[in-house]
Amino acid sequence: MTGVQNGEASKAVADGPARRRSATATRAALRTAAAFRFGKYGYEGTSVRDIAGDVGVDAALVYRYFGSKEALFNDVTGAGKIFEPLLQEPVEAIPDWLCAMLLGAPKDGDFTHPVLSVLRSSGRDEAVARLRADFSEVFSTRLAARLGGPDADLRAELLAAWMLGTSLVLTEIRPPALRSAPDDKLEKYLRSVIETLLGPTACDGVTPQVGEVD
Amino acid sequence: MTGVQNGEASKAVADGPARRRSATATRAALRTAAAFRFGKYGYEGTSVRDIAGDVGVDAALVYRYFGSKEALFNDVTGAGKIFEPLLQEPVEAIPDWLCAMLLGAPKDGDFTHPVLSVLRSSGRDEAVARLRADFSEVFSTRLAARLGGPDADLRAELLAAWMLGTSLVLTEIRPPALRSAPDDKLEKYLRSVIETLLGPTACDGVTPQVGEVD
DNA sequence: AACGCAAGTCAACGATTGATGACAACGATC
DNA sequence: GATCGTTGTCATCAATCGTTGACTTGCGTT
Repeated sequence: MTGVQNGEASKAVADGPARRRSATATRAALRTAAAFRFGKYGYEGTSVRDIAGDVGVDAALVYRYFGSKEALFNDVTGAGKIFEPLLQEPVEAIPDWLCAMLLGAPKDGDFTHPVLSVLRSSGRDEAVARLRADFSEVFSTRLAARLGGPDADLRAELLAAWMLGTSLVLTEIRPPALRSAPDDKLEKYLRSVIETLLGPTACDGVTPQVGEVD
Repeated sequence: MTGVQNGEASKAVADGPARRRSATATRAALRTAAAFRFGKYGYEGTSVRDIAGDVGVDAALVYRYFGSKEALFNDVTGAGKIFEPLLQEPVEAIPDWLCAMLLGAPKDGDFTHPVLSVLRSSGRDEAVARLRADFSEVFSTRLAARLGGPDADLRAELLAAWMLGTSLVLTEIRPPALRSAPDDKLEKYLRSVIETLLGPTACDGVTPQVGEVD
């Protein structure tokens, strides 16, 4: 929108040059481009013309297909609960899943954390409210129920907060030590925190001790 | 900017009705209002007229006093390193300081986490770069040096990530269990994580065990 | 080949944005 | 009380925003 950020179309369009005259393909391409733009520049920082330009299409199509800029934003940020995949795992596998997700986080600058996408686009009260609702339902209720033990809801929320912060720092800040640390060493530290928050029952055996890594 | 958010002037102007004809007072009021707006709505979500309107002054004054909207933003987000206060504490007091800071986080919606203020205003590459630099200098370098032990830089960054995530969830998401938990119970959980990341040497005595709180 | 609908373009609208420079009101100094 | 620099206002600019409706182009059907 400011004219400085260009050449992102290659990232967003994601398919070959011959996609013309296909409504579903254009819709999908618009959604992809919108997710990328909204995530990177926020709601106010993204113009409808930017999104359409990424796809190589006129801005008016956004209104034909989605109705309004806000509807497109809600469509993109609301598609599928953000935190949902965590709950597909059996309880014992949650630490493994968390580690895999955090270690697998893209370390280049082109990725934007989906939670940050919403948080970044403030003023969008509906999206923030939905984020809050998602968070509470997934962590405070469902994950807590599966965790069990005392203060399960509190522990679940604290675990979520830790995960969110770690993920955010890994993908957005990318500080030197975290970026250069080998996966196995980093994983030991991650697991020690997970175990602390989840309680010993959720971990699968040994208790890694901070300070005796490597 | 959208015209929906009004009546925030009382929060930002912060001084009595008789402040006219004082350049320094007006400058300060503009800065306060700008910090509030930028924090809550992001850079693109805030207009110069919004800020000036909060102070009850014409938008042209922003340009007289700060030169441009971007200069005002940099002035506001760059004043004082965001993470600096942490380093003023002696090493042994860091857990106490962290707990106090997290427990003292405002739980109403009018506060915006300063880190989120910057993250929310993306596209402002200079501000994001400064955030990154601040983070690395404070945590990866200076805090790590004071922590000592193996992987001090890594542990410092992980601690910072945890702190950021917890602070963010406390102030922005405000999930039910975290909001209603009594301070002393919450503190026990916080300390157990801090101890895990900082190592036993940094904690002052007993080892609180998750699961036997209350 | 002609038709008709769907996909995409185009030009334009009113509003708002960041920014500028000329102008008016205030308050101290002489 | 006239002077003068400071403080604040006003009108306005060009650009860009979201959005709309009329238009053109392509493609499958008959």
